[in-house]
Amino acid sequence: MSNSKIDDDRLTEMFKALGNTHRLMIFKRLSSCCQPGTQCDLEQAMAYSVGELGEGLDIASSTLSHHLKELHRSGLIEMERQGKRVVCWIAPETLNSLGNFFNADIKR
Amino acid sequence: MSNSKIDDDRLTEMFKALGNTHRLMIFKRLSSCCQPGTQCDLEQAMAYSVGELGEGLDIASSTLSHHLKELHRSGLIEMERQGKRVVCWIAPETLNSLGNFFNADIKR
DNA sequence: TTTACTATTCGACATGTTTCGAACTATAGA
DNA sequence: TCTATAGTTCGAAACATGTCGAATAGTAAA
Repeated sequence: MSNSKIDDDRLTEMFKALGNTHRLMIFKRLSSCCQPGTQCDLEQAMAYSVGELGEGLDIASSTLSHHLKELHRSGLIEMERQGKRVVCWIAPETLNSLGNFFNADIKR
Repeated sequence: MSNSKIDDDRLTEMFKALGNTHRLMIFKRLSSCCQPGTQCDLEQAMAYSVGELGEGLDIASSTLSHHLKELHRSGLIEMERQGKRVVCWIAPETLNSLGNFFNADIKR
């Protein structure tokens, strides 16, 4: 019904990705632009570089890289090189899809 | 702000709990009563016994028990002995809290 | 081309997770 | 009290994850 339904395997991977303190912090930081009730432009406004996302996390850059790869593999974030940096942003449909899971998709 | 805000550690544990195929199946089964837009009586209507939750999952009962313990530890489900059986149900605030996370709580 | 900056890959290690079967506990009923 | 049913706990094995430092790769600027 919902056009943002995700299959169970994908969903499991997303939850697994969010089920780690460091990755959850990263995800929250990337989502922090969106004001309740507004439709923010995720793709443009909230691109953080890998380095920025690591600030305050106190982990090695190789570990950070690993976590970002996991978030990307699960479909939660997008990544793109821009010059010297690699920038990351929330995969646009993600917030809605996951919100729907707890509000509607899960129900029959 | 929200009265159903969950702290990050709790949230991480919940996502970790849902980041496993078997536990996600169990969680979905327990949530399956709720029709979109309605307020179902989770505490009463949707108590499944441990045995019922294991049907079709093809895992040992000890493994099932372990998964239910994880779901309970994370705060996603409640459990109670009723005679010979132990029944499980979704922790009432859970669906809303998690739905809010993706819709509002995450934003600043 | 050399250097500096930014990020990823690799290999290794320690720690966690998933799973099972066997042994155990709790309850209800014959 | 004995038996059957329903779950849990325990210990062990196999596998997965998180972490680091060292080595590597891509880009920009001197």
